Amino acid sequence: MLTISQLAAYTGVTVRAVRHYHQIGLLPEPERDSSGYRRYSAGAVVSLIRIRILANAGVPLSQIGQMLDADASTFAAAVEEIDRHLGDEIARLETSRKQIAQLASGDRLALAPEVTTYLDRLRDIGVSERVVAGERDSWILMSARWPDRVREWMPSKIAQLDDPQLIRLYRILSEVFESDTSDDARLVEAADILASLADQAYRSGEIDLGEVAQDDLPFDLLDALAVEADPRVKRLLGLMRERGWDGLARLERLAGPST
Amino acid sequence: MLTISQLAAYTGVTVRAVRHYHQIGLLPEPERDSSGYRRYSAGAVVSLIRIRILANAGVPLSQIGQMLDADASTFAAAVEEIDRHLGDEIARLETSRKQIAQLASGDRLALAPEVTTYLDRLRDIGVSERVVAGERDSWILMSARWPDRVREWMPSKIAQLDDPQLIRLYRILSEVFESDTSDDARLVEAADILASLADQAYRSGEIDLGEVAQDDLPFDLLDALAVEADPRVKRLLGLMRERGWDGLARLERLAGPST
DNA sequence: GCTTGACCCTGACGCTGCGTCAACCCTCCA
DNA sequence: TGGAGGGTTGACGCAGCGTCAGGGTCAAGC
Repeated sequence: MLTISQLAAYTGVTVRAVRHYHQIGLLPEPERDSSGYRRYSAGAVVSLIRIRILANAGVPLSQIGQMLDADASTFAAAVEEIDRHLGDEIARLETSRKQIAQLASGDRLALAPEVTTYLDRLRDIGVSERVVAGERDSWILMSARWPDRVREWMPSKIAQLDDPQLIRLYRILSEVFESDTSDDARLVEAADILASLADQAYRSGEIDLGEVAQDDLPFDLLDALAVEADPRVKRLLGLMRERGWDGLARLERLAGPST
Repeated sequence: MLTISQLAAYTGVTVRAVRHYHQIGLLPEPERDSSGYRRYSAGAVVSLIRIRILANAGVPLSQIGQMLDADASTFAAAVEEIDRHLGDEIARLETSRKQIAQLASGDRLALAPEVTTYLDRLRDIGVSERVVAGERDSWILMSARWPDRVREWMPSKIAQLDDPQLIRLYRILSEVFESDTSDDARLVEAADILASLADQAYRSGEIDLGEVAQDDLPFDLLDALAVEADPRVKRLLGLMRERGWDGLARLERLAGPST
């Protein structure tokens, strides 16, 4: 006959846990000896080990009792269910592992490798750290919204970086936002380039965001984020509106002379 | 500017969770609008996503704040720690998966048929019910501890029952423990046989318990269980110690003249 | 016989990370 | 004008125990 602490030690649980299982009726209360101590038979060890195996697999204690009472086929079905659940959980932890690994390497927070490649390319082109950081934050938001689509978009995004106009745009923006003065002329220049690029994209029908276009929130959010990072973005938005475009992260034609 | 439900929807958490993060100071309270509603900036989205990545990795909320405030190297160390933890957790789930698979197969951790065969053979030989019951309880514990190994061990266990010495031993033990008197001479005889058998096994190098030998607890428990079932076992243990052996369920050479 | 230390007992509260009321206040639209 | 669909602050509930508090018991040593 075992005492509660022997039982606990043998099965690798705490005494408190055993008492808890008694309380919720999962493990039957054993006989007491003359002084009121619980005395366990070897069978209790077996019961407890079975309980722990299921509990370790993530089965709620409230279900374990029913499972152990169930007939073989019901039990087998439940086990299959648990196994699936364990598989999912393992997969979840593995993706989580990748995510935090990215988190560790600074800006690679939750970003697909394609995106980090893109950010690295921006640096190569000479884009300032502040602007790159802004891009990073934007892509974090994009990744949160469309985790899959983002990877599809990147190749063309990267390809666009070969366009001298775009490179020039980014360099101007880097200069502007790196300085503390408000060099309005540069902003105007940037707005002109941006509008020109938008026109080209618009004409070539390059805007095929699909369902994405339905959801304004992320893009509004991106613009707001940019404004927060640097209020001069507000001026840029104004300049774009003068040129017939709304937004920044995603440019939309304003109703105007050229409907 | 976002409302709380927009923020929540965007980051895939519940509104309640966001408010909880405010309560514990993990996410700073944003400005309120004229009607007292919380209004979030885009930066909050990024913060919240980072919080969720860490939380999903199993980091307690109470630590996440410190982590995000920490400098790069401290953060990197913490991430490494988390990664180890995740790896452990994945390994744990994988073993758990194997365990429940075993639980489903076989007779669910009760006694394997090999063991019941063994117990029946004991009865055939003339072993008393009390001793058989003791053996049964022991094997329940063994099965709980090493569900697989037990089935491997049984064939040789059953084969050993052909040994006349062992049969004689079991019969003596049956007699002794069935009677209420303490027939010490019989116990001495039993000890002699047991020591002789142990010597043989020891010399033939039959003791290959492998990793099992590392784990004393089960064997101590088996001995304790036997002593509880009948205090005369204590005397038997003493006699064995005189003969240079420790234990009963598993005999071990004591340090002595014949080291 | 007395102390000491290691157990055992039964409450009962604490902890995490929210879910889920309740009871009330805004705002917008028909 | 009223109803739907937001928002607000409490406050309690849940699992699965950990951790006291405030007792009693048992074996060992002095």
